[in-house]
Formats: sequence, structure tokens, C-alpha cells
Amino acid sequence: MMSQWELLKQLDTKYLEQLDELYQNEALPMDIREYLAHWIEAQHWEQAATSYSQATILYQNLLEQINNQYSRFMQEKAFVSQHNFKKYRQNIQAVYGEDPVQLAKYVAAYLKEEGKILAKVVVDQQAPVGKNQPMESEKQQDIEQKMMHLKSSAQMCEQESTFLEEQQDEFDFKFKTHQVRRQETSNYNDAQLTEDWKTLQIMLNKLDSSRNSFIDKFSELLTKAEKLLDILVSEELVDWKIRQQKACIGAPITVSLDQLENWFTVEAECLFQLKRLLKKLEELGKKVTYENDPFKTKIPALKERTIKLLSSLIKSAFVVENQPCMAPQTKMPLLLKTSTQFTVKPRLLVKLPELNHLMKVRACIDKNPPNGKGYRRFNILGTISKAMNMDELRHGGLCADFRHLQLKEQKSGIGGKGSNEVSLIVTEELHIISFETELHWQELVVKLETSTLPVVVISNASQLLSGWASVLWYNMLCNDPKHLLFFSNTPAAPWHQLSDALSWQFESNTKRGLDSDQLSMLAEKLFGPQQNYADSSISWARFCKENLPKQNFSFWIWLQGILELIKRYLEDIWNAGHIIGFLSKQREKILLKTKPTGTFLLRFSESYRDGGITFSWVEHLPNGKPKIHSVEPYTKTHLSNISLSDIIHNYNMIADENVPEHPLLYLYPNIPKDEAFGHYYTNSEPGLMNHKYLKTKLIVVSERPPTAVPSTERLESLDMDLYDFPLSDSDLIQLLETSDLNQP
Amino acid sequence: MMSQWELLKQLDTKYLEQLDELYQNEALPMDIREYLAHWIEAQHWEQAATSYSQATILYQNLLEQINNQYSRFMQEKAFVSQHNFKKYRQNIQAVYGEDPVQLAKYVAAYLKEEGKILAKVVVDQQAPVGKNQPMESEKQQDIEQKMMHLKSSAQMCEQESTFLEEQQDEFDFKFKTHQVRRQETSNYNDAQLTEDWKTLQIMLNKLDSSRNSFIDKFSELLTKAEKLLDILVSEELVDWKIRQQKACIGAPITVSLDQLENWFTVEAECLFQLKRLLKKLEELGKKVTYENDPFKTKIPALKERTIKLLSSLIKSAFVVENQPCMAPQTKMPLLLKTSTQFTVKPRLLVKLPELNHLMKVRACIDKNPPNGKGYRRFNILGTISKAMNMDELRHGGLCADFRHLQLKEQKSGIGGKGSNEVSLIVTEELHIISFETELHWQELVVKLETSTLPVVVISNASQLLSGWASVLWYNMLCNDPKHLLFFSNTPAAPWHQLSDALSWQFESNTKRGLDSDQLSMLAEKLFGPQQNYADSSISWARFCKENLPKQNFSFWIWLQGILELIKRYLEDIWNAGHIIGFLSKQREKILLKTKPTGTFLLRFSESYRDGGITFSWVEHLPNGKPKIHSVEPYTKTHLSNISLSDIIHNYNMIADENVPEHPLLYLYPNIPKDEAFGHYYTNSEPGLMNHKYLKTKLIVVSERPPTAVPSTERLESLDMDLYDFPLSDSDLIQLLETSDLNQP
DNA sequence: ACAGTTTCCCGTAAATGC
DNA sequence: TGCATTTACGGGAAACTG
Repeated sequence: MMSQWELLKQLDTKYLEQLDELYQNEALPMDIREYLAHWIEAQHWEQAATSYSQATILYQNLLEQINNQYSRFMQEKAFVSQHNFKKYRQNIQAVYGEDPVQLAKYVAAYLKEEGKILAKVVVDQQAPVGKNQPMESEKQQDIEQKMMHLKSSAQMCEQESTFLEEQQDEFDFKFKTHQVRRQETSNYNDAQLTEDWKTLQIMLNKLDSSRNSFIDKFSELLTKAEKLLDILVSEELVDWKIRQQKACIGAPITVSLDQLENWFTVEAECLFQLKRLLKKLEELGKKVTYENDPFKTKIPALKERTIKLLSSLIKSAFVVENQPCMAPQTKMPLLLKTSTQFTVKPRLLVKLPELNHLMKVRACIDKNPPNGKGYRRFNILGTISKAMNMDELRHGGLCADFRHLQLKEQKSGIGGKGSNEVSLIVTEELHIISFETELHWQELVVKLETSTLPVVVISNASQLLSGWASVLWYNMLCNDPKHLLFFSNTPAAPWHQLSDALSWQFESNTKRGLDSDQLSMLAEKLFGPQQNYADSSISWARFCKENLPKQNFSFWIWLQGILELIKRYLEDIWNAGHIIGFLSKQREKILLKTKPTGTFLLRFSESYRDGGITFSWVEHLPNGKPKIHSVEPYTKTHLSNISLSDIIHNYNMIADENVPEHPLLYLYPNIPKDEAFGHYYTNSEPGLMNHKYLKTKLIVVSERPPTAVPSTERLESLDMDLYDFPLSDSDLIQLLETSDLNQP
Repeated sequence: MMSQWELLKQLDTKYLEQLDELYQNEALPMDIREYLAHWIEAQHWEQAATSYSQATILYQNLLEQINNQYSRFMQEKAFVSQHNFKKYRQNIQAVYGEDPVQLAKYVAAYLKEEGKILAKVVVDQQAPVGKNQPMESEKQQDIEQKMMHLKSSAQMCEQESTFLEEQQDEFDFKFKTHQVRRQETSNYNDAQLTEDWKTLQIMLNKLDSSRNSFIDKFSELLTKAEKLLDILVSEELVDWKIRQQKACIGAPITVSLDQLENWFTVEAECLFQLKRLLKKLEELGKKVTYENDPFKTKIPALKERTIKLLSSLIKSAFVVENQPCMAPQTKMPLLLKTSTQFTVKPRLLVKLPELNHLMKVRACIDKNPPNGKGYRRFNILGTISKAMNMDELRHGGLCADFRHLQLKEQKSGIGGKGSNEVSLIVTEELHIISFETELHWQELVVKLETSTLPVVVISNASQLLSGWASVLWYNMLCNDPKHLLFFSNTPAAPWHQLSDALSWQFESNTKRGLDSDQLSMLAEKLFGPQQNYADSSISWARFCKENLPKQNFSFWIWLQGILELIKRYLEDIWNAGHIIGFLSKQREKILLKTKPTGTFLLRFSESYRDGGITFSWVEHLPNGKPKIHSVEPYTKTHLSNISLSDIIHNYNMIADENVPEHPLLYLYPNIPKDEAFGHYYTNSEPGLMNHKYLKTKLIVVSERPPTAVPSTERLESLDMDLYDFPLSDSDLIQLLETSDLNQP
């Protein structure tokens, strides 16, 4: 089994950070936690924390474990590890030798905190959107219960039918015996016959009553099944579809169909069982019947109900599990490019082994196109007809996995019927791919159809972002799965929804979303400064069509440019949380001004279309006034050659005939530069030609502007108030000569 | 009219350099040559050079012209130009005031030298390859003469036929009159009749003799035409085809078909004329004939000869003017990529207006594929059938311009018939596209066929260079136009051919080829050091398949990597001749060691696959020994961000807590750095956000290696011989402290 | 397993269409 | 004419295939 520690180590950055913090307090070295994970987790520390003797035993055992590990290191010649463990042991002896209970307390506390982190993960995963997590769970349990009940009721019906059969057989036997006897011995012993007849009469009455009660039960059972199906279809499936929409646009939720499949399958099995049962009852009814026999009068209706219910269930069970998607790693489903392959996967949630390879699914696009003039028409190329099958090895569902499909535009002459419709731009034009199949099984004939969410079709990657904005907007705001004219009257988006969606864009492409400060900055950019953005909402045009003030690109293009920059060049330091990125210059000043000279932070440029990042640092002038410097933002052009970390590492300011200065010292709030970025510096690898050529490196420099001071350190103690004015060279020389600072 | 000076200024770099050199001697400032171009060229300087009075007049006039120009500058407020011209005038007065003849001599000499440069251009353009320029021209004149002769002979035949007709008409008339008279007046005036008969006899004899002589002349004419066609086909057309092959691989020759078309057309016209003539003669023969009439006995043979000659001419006249080519600007014909459009243009050199739109040409590929197992088969997609037509507007020929064709591989099951053939790699597999058409005209039926040179078909741009090597090798070494198995036994290339071809690669992609020094370095790289490479030759494998010593790429790949680097990032300074580029380190040292410290040159790296360029400079150590420094080569990765000129501009060496040094001063041999490269520096444009952000720039730096001296200037006067040994920091400090150099 | 070869597809540039 | 949209294709990487 995997240890708790192993589980923890696999978590996302943000949880690892918590873990890291937990072990800041060095009560237990993490190395020990790591190497002795299984052993540590197997002990009863909590108990030991209240018992001196137990604590002592654990203490001794821990030391022994450490020694064992030490020996293993020795065998592996892992010298450094040996050294460390030796020190750990000494340390533990020194600290806990007198007080092993304390050790037990600490370890117990650690384990408990770790457990809390893990628990939080589970919570976050299960209900990151719907806040009604416990309710959900209750609902699910309720369905589960009803499902069990349905199953056992059906089982009981089955049994009862056996009982009915026996009852009727007994009657039948007696009745036939009676008839024979009456023929053989007519007039003989009339009383006996009358007696028999009476008995038969009673038996028949009982049988009739049993049949009636059975039919009633059956009907009741069907009613239950109907209600249950309604819950599955109108609540659970609808809910799943909404979650699928959110997941499509990046929400960090898993949208498994397994539970739904299970429910649909169980109910289908029950219904098929009932259907078989009805057949059996019909047979029974043929053998023994009588006036007002309920089997004769009521079974046809029951049969019809069952079949209707079954086909309704099966129709609802045909869904698109994986929405059409070009390259899964780009995280942009529902956005298709002509002449580019895509994948889509419809699935039948009724997973009966007998259905494997039974149903052939055909794909087609735009079965019901809107009457628009410029509405493009497409053909699907590739294998558009596939049998649904289940991949038992991979525990998969019953589905048709379409791959290598592609769209081609039909270059028709004149397409439009109705001509004065709204003509949408291509990235707002929605299309639907649908799937059809038929089920012929056990006298059942059901036509199935399902379709994808609306899809945007582009012809070039340059339309990608614009198309993705449409997909985002649609699935954020519209739960109608077929509203093809959504963009002919596009609704505005409330900030509380949009902010989630924006964060998802980052979260799904990197290991870090946007925090509330960052989102605030974005809100301010969209709405202007306000106390609270909860009730604000932004129009579609403002979001991605109108340009930002003074720029020639929209908010969306700007934001995506930054995301692209992060994905391509800044992923490490973004994940590490070193980039505040989204903050206004005002806020930047507020953050930096109280910090020591040389404190810097990273901020995304607001004026670059394709993403730019700048660093700003604070310098406290001798007059006490803080001055914030920012460099020209770096773009992908720069970063493709030098990593931002290297730029930060080597950045300096030059002035002719002066020694260069390095103005960047601490990453805000107070992390020494090398501690934050040192990990990412490119170390000049000792190449093959070390001796043939002089090593070179690319660095970024600025020239010290004339208003600034040539050397901060040297002048810091000069308590003057001159530096908001430009200084001439001679001024500076005078300054330097009158001070005694040029003698080190 | 354009002045000589204007013409000169439009020439290629290499000529401009000669011009530049010419004016190095400042006998006449180039400014004056520029501004007074027309006037200067209109005077008779040569005459004046021998006549004091004329020289004096010109001298005076020149001063006046300068004054006029000076006034114009004044109006334009061109202050600097005013200043210059004033100085020029003073200078001229000072130098030539006493000796105006000298001035005239100089100017005359200048104009003469300029003329020589222009003449050289014309020569270079006309016969840059074939060295037998005058012979060529003689040959052409000879053909031209024969052509004229043929034409006029045909014309004379035509006239003679008219004479013949008249002669025969006269005879016919007389003969018929005679017959009538004889009938009307039988026995009357016998003597008159006899006389008439005699006259008729004489006339018929004359006619017969005329006919015979005409037939002989005609036959002679056909013989001439046959000989002429043979010259056109076996010499001129073959010659053109060879030149086309050279031009395909980059040779700077123009391969116009116009003259050939003219010749073919003229001869065809003559032959058609003769054909019509023969018809006419046949008619004449039908009207008047007699025993042994040569028209009866000889015309059929002549007709056959004429038709045979005509169809032979037309067949030969069908050629591929433009070989298949993907993108003309890449300069790589005969190299096709599957699924990529290409162009190809067959042309009929017989340009008769009547043939316009008459002939439909069909394209197909690999009509006669070799029996090879792995030989791929292709289909041509696109419009593969086109009528030949002529674009009169653009003075074009009669041709079928195929565009938007593309190749697709036939994915056959098992293709091979013969199976143990040599299986060539794709870039050595040759294919031929052929064109078929038929001419039905004037009772003539001719089937025409022509085909392209062998083509290499690749599927990805990564195979481009390899494929281009094949095209180069084939057309450099093989004049058989259909040798599909050329690469099954590839011949070696003599250096004298290869060196031309290599230079062409640069010449066709930039404005500068390779000079003999550069080619020597390449030869040395291929053959090792030798006195003379004229007789060396290099195998196909060594050229582009085997790796260079210690590298993992071939000679060809290396060279193309450099060419690519030049095309993309260094074109300007390459064209300007600032890059020596190809030279060994030994030679580099020889060139630099006698030059002052700070003299540098640019050299291509020999160890980078995708092209690398480094600069090396000389530093004279205090001990007098020259030391050559080279930086790590720059690759496309660097140059895509900073131009080499900017790197050179800002390059410096740093050492902690020292002022950076700029070690690059003069481009070899002695051009100040900024003079050579200043033109190409990126001036930091004053952007929009000058005040918001601190300007930054990317620069390249090296750290001063410990063996070198911290500051050349400071230590130059220390006459010590320490510097071949590493110095420790403390050594250096001591050195500095014991000298008095740290007080500026 | 692998090298030679082809296919796939992004992103830029050019062409096309409306 | 100008803008929206599509087509073309170089180049890097993945996929294919004997």
C-alpha cells in the first residue's frame, strides 16, 4: 500500500507548500519522515503521547530505525546521507532523550496535520464548484439506496413469480385430476367431487388474489423505477452535463461517468429482468386463466410501460463523454480547426456485455443548421461510422471512440435560404456534431441520438484565442446545450463567474491559478476601481472585441498573451509563486516603498499584446524618498534566448567608466534573489571548446539615467535632498570629492 | 538619358568596390563627380588634357559649376554640403590653379576607368561561364547568316515558281492555240504550224530545263535546311540545355530561349513555305506534264523530305523552359516536396500565331520508371492538361505554364518487379516529369514529347539540403538528361567544377560569391593542405554523406548551415564584404598578428552544424607577443535577438569591480569598427514609454580569463614578461600597488 | 530497436473573397 | 478598397514503418 507520505508527495504545489511549512519547525527532520515513512505511520504515536513507557519504546525503536537506515547508507556509500542521519540521531537523542513523550506528541501532531492536508485535497477535488458537497453526497446515497431497493424488489418479484407458478401448477394439477376423476367415475361419490370442487374454487380464488397482488406490486415497482429514472436523467445527468461544461473551460473537476453508468446499468438490468418476468407471466396466464384474470387484462399495459421506460432509459443513456477536441494537451475542447484531426467519444451508459460491438454509431455535423446566410457548412472526413465497444482491459465504458476525424468546409455556390439573418463572425458561429445509432435487442428497437456541445470551427491557429473565448463564454453562461444563436445576442458575464473562469485558464495550463489579489487587479482593469466587484458584469464585446484603452488589443488577447508567455517561458517561477504579475503600478509602489532598497517584484506589462514581464525595484534615495525603477518589459523574443531568471541574475546598470551595479537584491517580500531564482540559473556548462573560445554570455543592462545616483551604497550616508533634480556630471564629481567616500 | 555615373551606381557590390577604390586617390572628390555628373560627362577632358587653353577653360567652367551647385545648396539650406563644396573649390584652386591640364588628365582618366568597369560588367553578364565568348558570337553570326540565306533562298524559290508558272502558262496558251488553229485550218499554211510546233518544242524544252533546275535548287535548299536544323538541335539547343543545367544550380547566367525560338520559327516558316510551294508545283505539274517531267518524278520525294524535316524540327522545338520548381525565390529548382505546389513550363520554340491554343499538353510523371524495388511512385495532382498559348502582352513564348501542381505518393501494396536492384535513399531517387502533345496542322500530324531534368522528390523541408545536394551533383556532372540511376554509381567531382558550383550557391542567394581565398580554405578542408587543388576531386559520400572529422555533420550540411545563417542574419555585412568567414585559424593568426591591438575579423565556426560566426581580435601583450582571442561562435539563436553588428558594437569584457573594456577596434585590415558596422547598429528608437520604463539592451560580455591582463592600457607600460603564467588576485594587486597607475 | 521517412500541425505570410 | 477569412508552407516534432 502507498504510504500517506507517498500520497502527500504527489500533490499539487499549493499543498506541498503547506507541507513544507508544516515541517519548517524542525521537530522532526523531513529526511527521517521520508526514509522511515512506513515505519512511522505504522506506530501508535497518539497513544504514546499519553504514556511514558510506550513513548520510550517508540523513541528507542526510532533510534534503531535510524541506525538501520544509517547502515543501509553505508552499504550504498551514500556518505552525505550517512552524515546527516548521524546528526539527526544525535539531535534526537539530545532533544528527546529526557522526554520521549514530547517526541511522540510532535510526530502525532505531524501525522495529524498531514492527514488534514490530505482531507482538504479530497474536499477540494470533490466539490470545488458546487458548495453543497455534503448535500451532493446525501443525494447520491439516496439514489444508491433506491437503486438497491429497486434491485431487491425486482429480485423479490422474480421469487414471487416462482411462488405464483408453483401455486398455479398445484391448482392446475388438482384441477386436471378432478376433471379426469369426474370423467372416469361419473356419478360416483358426488360428495367427494363437490368437496374437491370447493377446494379448487378456494385455490383459484387464492391464485386470483395472488395474481392481483403481484400485478399491483409490479406496477408499484415500475412507478418506482420511473421516478428513479427521472432523478437520474433530470437531476444527475443534467448535473453531470453542467459539470462537463465547466470542466471543458478549465474547471479543475473530474467528471467521471462511472457512477452514472453504474446506476443506468443497474436500472436497465432490473427493467430487462422485469421484461423477462412479464413474458413468463404471460406464459403462466396462457396455461391457467379465468374470467377477469388480471394477467389477461393488465399485463399488456405493464409490458408497454416497461418497454417505454426501458427505451427512455436507453435514449437518455447515450451521451458524449469526451467533447470534440483537437490536441488534448492544449486543453481546448470544442474548438476545431479545418483540416486538423480531432477526437470525440460518445458513450452509452448502459453497459451490458451483450451490447458490445452491437451498435454502429454514425457521426454527422449540423443536422439542423440555423437559417443564416453566411453560415458555413462542413463535411466530416475520416471514419465517421464506428461500432460501440468496451475496452475491458482499461475498465472503459461502452463507447465509440472517434479519432482522426477532420472538418472540411463545403465550398457551396450560394448557401443562404433566409438571407437577412444575423451573420456572425466565424468564431461566433456554432456547430453541432451529432451521433446516431440503433439498438435492436430482445424485441426492443430504440433509435438513439446524442450530440456534442456547440463547437467553434476555425481555419487557422491565429483564430484560436478568439474561438476559445467563444467556447469559454458559452459554457460559462449557457446551459442550453444547443443554443446555436447564442452569439447573436450575447449575454454579459457576472464577475463572480468570469473570475473563476479566468483563474481556471491559468490553473488548467500551469500548476497555479489566480489569487484574489491578482483577480482584483483584473477586475479593476475591466471595471475601474470599485469597492466590490461581485455585482459587476462585463459585456462580450468589452471582454474580447473592444480594445483596451490606449491599446490595440482586447482584454482577452492581453490576458492570453500573458498566459502564453507563462506557459512557454515562465512556468517554473510562476508555479513557484515568484510572479505577482497582476498588480497595478500604484499597488506596486505601496508594496515596495516600505521595503529595503533592492527589493523587487515581477509584474506583467499592460501594454504588450503578446505578453511582457518587467521587474521593478525600490531604491531609497538619500533624501529618504523611495524611488521605483522598472525595466522595459521582456517579451517572448527576449525570453527565447535568456531565461528571466538569468536576466535577473545578471542584470546590472552601467554608466560609462564606472563599475556596473547590480540593483536587484530581494524578491518581494524579502527572499534573497539567489534563493528564489538560483535554482533556475543556467550554469554555463563546461562545453567542448572551453579552451578554444572565450566564453560569452548575454546580459541585460540599463544605462543609469542622469537623474539617478551613480552608486547607491556610496551615497546612502550623504544626507542630502538633491536627487530629485538632475545632476550634471560635474555636480556628481563635486559631490564625490567633497565626501570621503572614494577611499574604501 | 541616364548618365554613366547613374549606371555605375546601380551595379553590384563588387563593381562598386572597384569604383570606390578608383576614387580613393582624391584627385576629384566623389561628391563633385556625383553632383556634376552630367556636366562632367559632357566635356571633352581627353582633348583638354593635351591643350592648355582648353584645359583652362574647363577648369574655369568647373569652378563655375561648383559655385552654381554651392548656390543651390544655399537655397536648400544644406549647410554641410555648402561647407564641403566650398572646401572642394578651394582645394581645386590650390592644386590645379597652376596646372589645369593635370585636372583634365585626372578627370579623363577617371572617366576612362569608369568606362572599363562598365565594360567589364557587360562582359561578365554575357559570358560568365563559357570562356569562348568571341567564338560563341561568331557561331551565332554564322547561324544568323545561314538563316537569312535560307529565308531569302526560300523567297527566291517562291519567285522562281511564279516565273515557272508564267513560263508554263505561256507554253500552255501557245500549245492550246496551236491545237485549236490546227483543227480550224487543217492543211492550211503548214509551214506556219510547223514553225509554231518548233517554237513549242523549244518552249517545252526550256520549261523542262527550268523545272529540273528548280527541283535541283529546291533539293539543295532542303539540304541546307537539314544542315541548319542539325546545327540548331545538336549544337545550339544542346548548348542551351547545358547552360540551363548550370543555371539551375545557381550559375549566374541568363538562359533565354528567345534567339533559339527565333531561329526555329524562321526555319519552320521557311519549311512551311516550301511545303506550300511543293503543293503549288504539284498543281502546276498536273496542268502541264510530259514524259520524264521532274515534277512528277521528284516532287513526292521532296515533299517527304520537307515533311520529315518539319516534324523533326517541331519535335526538337518542344522543350522545358522552366524546370519544375516549388518556390522560385528559394532558388532550388528540380527539388519537389510532396503536397507542395510547384510550377513547370514546357515551351514550343516554333512560335507561329496559328498555333496559339491549338495544342493541349498533358503532364505525367515517371512514364518509364526504373525497375527498382523501393522506387516510389507518385501521382500529379492539379490541372495536368493545358493548352499551349502565348502571352503577347508580355512578349512571351508559346508555352503551357503549369501552376499549382503537386505530387502525392502512391501508397501501393507491393511495388517492386525486379527486387534485387539497388535501393537508393529518397534524395538520390530521380524522377522525370514528361509532357506530351500533338500537332495537327496543314496535313501535318506530329506527336511531341519532352521532359524535365531528373527531379528529386522529398516529403519534408528537413530533406531539402540533402535533396539539393543531389540536384547540384547531377547537374554539375551529368549532361545525360535522363540518367535516373546516376546515384547508383555516383561519380566524384573535380574541384575546378565543384568550386564554381559552391561559389554559385552564395552568389545566387546573396550579392557575393566566394573569392579564391575563401575557396582555398574550403579546398583545404576537403583535401587537406596542398599546393594546388586543380586536379583534386571529391567523392559524393565525402561531400555530403560522411561526417567531417570530429563533427557529426557533413561538409555540405556545414556549408549550407553557414549560407542559411548569412541569408537570414548576415546578408548586409556579407554583401558589404565585411566577413572573411572562410579562413583557417592559422591564416587568421597570420593576418592579425602584424596588426594593431584591437584589429578583428569575422570567421565562420567549423564546429557548428547550423552555422556559427565568431570574431577574433589580436592583443599585443606587453611582452610583445601577439595573442589572438576568439569568442564562442554566435548562432541563429543569438542572432535572432541581436544583430552581429550590435554585438560587435557593445561587446565588452568585464571583471568584477572593474570598468568594462571594449576590445574590438578595427575591422581587418584597418577599418574603424564604427565605420564598417555603424551603418547597421540598431539605434534604440525613442519608444512610446521612454519615461515609464528604464531602457534596457542586451549585450554580450565575456569575463576576462585569469591568464589575461585586467586592463591592457594600464599595464602596457609595465615591461614585464609575466603574463603567460596565471596570476593570482594578490599578484595582481601587488602589481597594481607597486606601479603608480591607479591614480589616473 | 531504430533510422529513414512521412505525417502532423503551429504560426507566419500571402492569397482570396466579400 | 479594406477587412475577414482561408490557404500555403517552413520547420520542429511525433508517428510511422519496414
